[in-house]
Amino acid sequence: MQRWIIHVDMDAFFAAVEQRDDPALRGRPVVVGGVGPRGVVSTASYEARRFGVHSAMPMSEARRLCPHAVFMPGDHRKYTRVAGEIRAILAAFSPLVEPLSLDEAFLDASGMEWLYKDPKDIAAAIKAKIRDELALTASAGVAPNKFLAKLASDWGKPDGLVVVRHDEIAAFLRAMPVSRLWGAGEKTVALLKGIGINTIGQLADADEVILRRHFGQQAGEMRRLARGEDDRPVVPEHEPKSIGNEVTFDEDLRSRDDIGTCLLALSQKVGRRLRQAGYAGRTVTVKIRFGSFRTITRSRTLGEATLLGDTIYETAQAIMADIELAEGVRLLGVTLSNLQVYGSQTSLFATDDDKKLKASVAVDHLKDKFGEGAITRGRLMPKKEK
DNA sequence: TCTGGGGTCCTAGGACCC
DNA sequence: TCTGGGGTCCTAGGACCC
Repeated sequence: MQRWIIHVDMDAFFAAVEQRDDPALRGRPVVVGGVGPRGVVSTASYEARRFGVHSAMPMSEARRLCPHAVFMPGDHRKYTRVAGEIRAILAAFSPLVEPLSLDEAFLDASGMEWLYKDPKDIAAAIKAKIRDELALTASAGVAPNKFLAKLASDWGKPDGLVVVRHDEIAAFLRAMPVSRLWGAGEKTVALLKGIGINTIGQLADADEVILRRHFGQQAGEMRRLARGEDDRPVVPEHEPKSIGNEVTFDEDLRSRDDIGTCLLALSQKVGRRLRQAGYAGRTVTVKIRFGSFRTITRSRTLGEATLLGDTIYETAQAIMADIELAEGVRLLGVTLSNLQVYGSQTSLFATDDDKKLKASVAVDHLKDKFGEGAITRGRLMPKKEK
């Protein structure tokens, strides 16, 4: 059976939601991202992109390029809610929907000929429904596999609908820059350019031995993609492998006391997210980025899984105690991995931890009800000026 | 232009067991 | 005293994606 994959990708998602909800922003350049001194752009509206503003660019540069834009931190909760509404729309078209992020998803539309004579009609119907019900535009790509569908959705942006049929694959790929290849980032692209490979067509025709010499095992996979071959299935459900939080400070931290306070806040946040998601984890990883941007991770695996902020914090502090602080700390992160599903009926804890868990859950409920600020530790209260 | 925060996957070395 | 190979788990770093 012929496989048909649709990739749906929202246009300038965060900025588009803001413009939809505030008419004063429509037609104006809008930049959503970190508004602090070290922020970066997360989404730029198309009006802002015309000035060269794009995702991952430092906010300071965005301000320089487009000073009259509206800069805002954005509202992640709102975007998550809208993403849920988009998913509900997609789910009505196929049971096989794989979200890639808040604003894009793959959909397997194979074998739906009895409903739609052409897969292009399904993509058009999805776009229309998103426009009519949510007042947002999406771009869609339709192709025999994920890689091509993703390239296709990008090709028509914004508000595009591009179909790549079997006999069009080679022509579609040939002239594309190799940077469009899934998994080829800055380093890989530089390496490829170094051996004279600039387009996907050139990669498809490249010498096997030379490719293998530079990319080892990956060479085969790269080449298959370059030829438009990709048999990865659309997988609706993924178990998470890790849950973590990290934060970059406006100014580098220097005291171990401040670092400890921050680790406590991060640990509690991670614990709460674990409980919400129903997971416990065994490996605690602390990530530190120093002022020089040198970044290290140190991890410790516990004998049994935990979902308690206190346990995560104690472990993080023990890890921290072994780290030398020769320079200021720019970023701190705490991540739990080695996850396992935690059903509330399965008590994998000693009774003492069980009590702590009950207390944590009680606090969770209060926060659910009254907001995140309702209850917090004395240590985490904002410092009062004297 | 000084570089976010959420992740996934891969590699490579070492410990440890049989 | 010197030397095996396979398997698994853990740790650290890095590339990459949105």
